[in-house]
Amino acid sequence: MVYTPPVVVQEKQTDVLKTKGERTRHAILTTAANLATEEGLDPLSIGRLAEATGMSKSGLFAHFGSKEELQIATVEHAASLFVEAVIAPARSAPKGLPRVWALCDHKIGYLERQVFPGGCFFAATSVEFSHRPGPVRDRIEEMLRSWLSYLEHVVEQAQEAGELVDTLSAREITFELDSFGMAANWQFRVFGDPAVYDDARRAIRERLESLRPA
Amino acid sequence: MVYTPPVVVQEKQTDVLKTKGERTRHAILTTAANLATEEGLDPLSIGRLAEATGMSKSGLFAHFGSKEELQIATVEHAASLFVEAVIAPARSAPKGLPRVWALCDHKIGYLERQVFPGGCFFAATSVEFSHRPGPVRDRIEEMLRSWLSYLEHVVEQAQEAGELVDTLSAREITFELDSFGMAANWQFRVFGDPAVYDDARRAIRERLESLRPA
DNA sequence: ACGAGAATAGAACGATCGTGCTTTTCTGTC
DNA sequence: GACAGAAAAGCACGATCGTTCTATTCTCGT
Repeated sequence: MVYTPPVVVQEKQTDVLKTKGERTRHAILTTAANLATEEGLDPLSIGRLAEATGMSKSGLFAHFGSKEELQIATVEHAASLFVEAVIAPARSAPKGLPRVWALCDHKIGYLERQVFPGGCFFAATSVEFSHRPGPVRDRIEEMLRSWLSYLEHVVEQAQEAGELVDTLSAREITFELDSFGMAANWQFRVFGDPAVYDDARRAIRERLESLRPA
Repeated sequence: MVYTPPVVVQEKQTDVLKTKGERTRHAILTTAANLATEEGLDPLSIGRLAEATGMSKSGLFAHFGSKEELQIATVEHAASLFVEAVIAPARSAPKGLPRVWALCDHKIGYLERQVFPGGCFFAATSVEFSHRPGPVRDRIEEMLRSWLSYLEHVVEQAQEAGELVDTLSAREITFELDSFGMAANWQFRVFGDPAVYDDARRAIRERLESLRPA
């Protein structure tokens, strides 16, 4: 997989949301992203979202023009939250193995402290939209591809630094590492036991340990 | 996790579906389970399902009495297909490590040959229903718990036979093994590359190898 | 082959969906 | 503080949802 640097759709910071319109839009998208992880992005109706934000259907609708535009905006809003919670903090870790661990650890942390109440936004919505072609699916898929290719890129750097063996491809290592986060997200969602986050962290740590050259 | 033997809701075989009603019902449920993995179990409307089966809305509806009953029946139908595809064949493998591998391998095979067109029925629907209490969610959750606890039980047997180390709990090993299948299912769904099934098989095989006592 | 009962279809219901149009209320600038 | 434009609300639309009731067609044991 070719590495392309994650495209951060930079959301305006809360304090630079000048106009009332921008502020309400921001609030709507936050509510939408939260509800989407629990109830689904598509079943989330305009009426339901209006009720949750205390607005009228048409008042809310006017901010987006169509449901699809709302969904796209929600995905991009969620993407910026993901980058802020996982990618950005890991960037400050030293290149190589520490950054690999930082990425994985922050990903688990992002799940654990429920940045979204229903777990990972993209795990939830990607399943929903995987069989529904269109711009919404494309943005979700692009974000996930970006995440995985960045993780793979960082793994590759660790291999080049001699901190991870290269008997396995970066792709294979990435698959394994991400699996544990995915599974933890899913199991917590279904069974509600936070112990899976410890399982995931331990599995990742041990796997990285076993992949270090002798 | 306490082991309880998987409750196989034994569906009647195709050839013992005597009456026309039973045959139609069976066909409806097969279509419903297939569509549910692609489009979702809840967004799958009666009208859509009627169209897909070539029946009238009311004619189809009469078989179930409510949408929830239809969903429950669909889940149970899918459960019997899962048991038939994964659990049953693994039972003929020798107890211990071979059976652990057989279970995991058949699970991947079940995904690979698309017993359901949208991948694992329970992975798909559990995400959808995890935040929606009711009998549908309960059946899905019970089936998943049954699967995981059976896998854990088999892992435990392998440990007792000295074929797997017991420095890790059966629960932790089960978490790792199942993660790879989960992740492969999800990645194939999103990216469509069947290579992930090889990734999953390799990861499982290597992990089992590394867990064998010296 | 006929008749009873199962199986399916037809038509209609209230509710909710996304969306457009019109009107009212609010914001920020001078 | 008035005024222009943005923001929000009100209302109505056609479509589709799950569901009910009634009518028709089919199945199968006699």
